[in-house]
Amino acid sequence: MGTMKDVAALAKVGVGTVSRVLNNSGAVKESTRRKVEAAMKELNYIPNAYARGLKMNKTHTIALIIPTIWHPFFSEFAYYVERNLSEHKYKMLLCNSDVSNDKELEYIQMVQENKVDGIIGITYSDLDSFVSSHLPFVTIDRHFKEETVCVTSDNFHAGELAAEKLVEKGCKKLGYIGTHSRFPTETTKRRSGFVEQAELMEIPYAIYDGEDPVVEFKQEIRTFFEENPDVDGVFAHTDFIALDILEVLEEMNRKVPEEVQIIGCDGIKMEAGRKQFLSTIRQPVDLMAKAAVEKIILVIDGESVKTKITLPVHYVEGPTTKNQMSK
Amino acid sequence: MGTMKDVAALAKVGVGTVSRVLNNSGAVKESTRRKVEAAMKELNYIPNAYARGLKMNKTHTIALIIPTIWHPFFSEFAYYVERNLSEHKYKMLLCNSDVSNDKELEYIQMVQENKVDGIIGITYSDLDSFVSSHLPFVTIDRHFKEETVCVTSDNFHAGELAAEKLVEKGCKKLGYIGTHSRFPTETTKRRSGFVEQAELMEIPYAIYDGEDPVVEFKQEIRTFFEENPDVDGVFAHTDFIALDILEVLEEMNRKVPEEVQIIGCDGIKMEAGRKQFLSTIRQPVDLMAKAAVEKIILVIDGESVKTKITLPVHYVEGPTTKNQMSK
DNA sequence: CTGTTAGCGCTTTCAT
DNA sequence: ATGAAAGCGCTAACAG
Repeated sequence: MGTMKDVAALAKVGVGTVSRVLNNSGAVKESTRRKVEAAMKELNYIPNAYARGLKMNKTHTIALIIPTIWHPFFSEFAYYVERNLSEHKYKMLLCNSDVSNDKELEYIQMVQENKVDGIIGITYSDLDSFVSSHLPFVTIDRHFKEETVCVTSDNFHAGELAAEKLVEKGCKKLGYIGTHSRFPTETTKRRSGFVEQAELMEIPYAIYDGEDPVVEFKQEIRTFFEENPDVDGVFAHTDFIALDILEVLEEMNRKVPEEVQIIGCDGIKMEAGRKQFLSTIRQPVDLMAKAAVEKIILVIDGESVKTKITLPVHYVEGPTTKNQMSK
Repeated sequence: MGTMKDVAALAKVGVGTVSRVLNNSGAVKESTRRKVEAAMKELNYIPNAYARGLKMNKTHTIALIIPTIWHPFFSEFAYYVERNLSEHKYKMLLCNSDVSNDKELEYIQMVQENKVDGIIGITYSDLDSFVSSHLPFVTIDRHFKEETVCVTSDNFHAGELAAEKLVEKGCKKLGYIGTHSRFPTETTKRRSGFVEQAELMEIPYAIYDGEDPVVEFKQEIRTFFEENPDVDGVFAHTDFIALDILEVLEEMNRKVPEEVQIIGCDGIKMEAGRKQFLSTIRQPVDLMAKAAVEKIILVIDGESVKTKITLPVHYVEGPTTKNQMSK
């Protein structure tokens, strides 16, 4: 595994020429090109990305910062991000922040040392100051003061859709159960969309919305149902919360979907082919990943980008709502 | 964000000195160290990992090659690998091979260009030739001809344990349902352990073991149960297969665990805190990740390493077996 | 069309 | 204890 100099020597040309054939830049006579290619093959030449990165100040690597890859939503997202990056010949450095501010900052630092070309981040801490640096940055579901580009799904409509479906399926009193971060997030609109739609339809509703981190969350859910025994349709802020609700309801001996119907939000699946195990409002994870990758590359290439991209959500029928509530 | 030269200029020292304080190498007078550190702070200096990597021929990055991150087993594994690497100041490049030979090779190539220090791989294709290269390589569950180090769990015992538990819980006829790769894998021992234990206990058993990729797998499972209607305890080669079995059995209107008990294998969980949704034999994913990271770093540092590490598995009780079959 | 050369930012002798 | 200088492998500007 030699260097460019070895190839040049073997092909009896200068290193500049080798570089030219390697990058298809400048004009090279067909015969020399062939000589060089032969030499490369013979030496099993592999260009050194670090040397190139140093020279070009460009690494063709982006960092993905997420709370934890051990979560089906993030792992699906990471899957599609990697796949899209790979199509653009980019590599992906994976960073788990564990929802710790310190770790997020540490990673941003690390990532600058490593000279990634940009960052795609689902972060929940207060990074505003750091994002101000000129590193290309694309966030998911999260606004910063700066004009960073943000990819999100139509969270408001997710809420509307959930309320609408629940009522369509015969619910008489709705509930919203969720938690939110201290920091401004797109996902808080799930609640407002839900509330707005409920009011539009003049359906009564109850709300539980705790601030993360909530301790004894299951107990909170139980209290919610004890205080609102007539709620027969609930929209959970995430699918995992829906799962928690399911567990509580089972403990309380209340049947789903017969007595209470539940719609989650996110649309997590455990692996590519497997079906949903909840009725849910699904975010278009693949499209979000694609958008995030395309945008980050545009930003890296210095093009200006619309600062907010909102993708559509869809209702997916699963086993936690009543099937076909037809006439 | 200046360079080392800027720091040197500001501190009125040579770049060599800056390098020395940065790396704590060589002796530096306390007063100069302070001057340099002040200059670094003032310029907000961040060392360039690419320049260092080029010089040192060491990048502090490893690549993780897995079939797909969108799978709870791999995402848990990746989570722990990243975490352990991070503790050792290493970064992780994530590569999804999509179980495609071409993509695996492409990644190995890409990863060589990028000069990672080593690879941790869960691969299923025929990479033997490439692994022969001198890149430090640690495999999971997979043998190569070469003396690459392999981290695995006690798959044979997993099979034994499953048979034992099933019988302990009252099963009279056992079944094994699984698939296997064309290539030699540690996981085939799950079947042999199961069979050996069944014979030891003199319990009858039936086997379905298809070669990947199996088309119409659900249909195969259904056929298995039609041909073996008396099987009342089955060991699934993976948790996902157990899930498929569950679906088929539901379609066939056979109750789990009342009529048929199922034990899966792997111990997947959707996220860190969440409980198992199957009775299963769990692999110690965290320990496997830790071992893989420790071993790859040893190999990178040129130390010799035991070529095979086998970690213990455990039975975890879930809802697909009968609870407490006590006297 | 192609060879030569000057760095990219860093580490590491080698003097001093 | 520290400055000067060489060079890691590559690209791009400059001659020819």
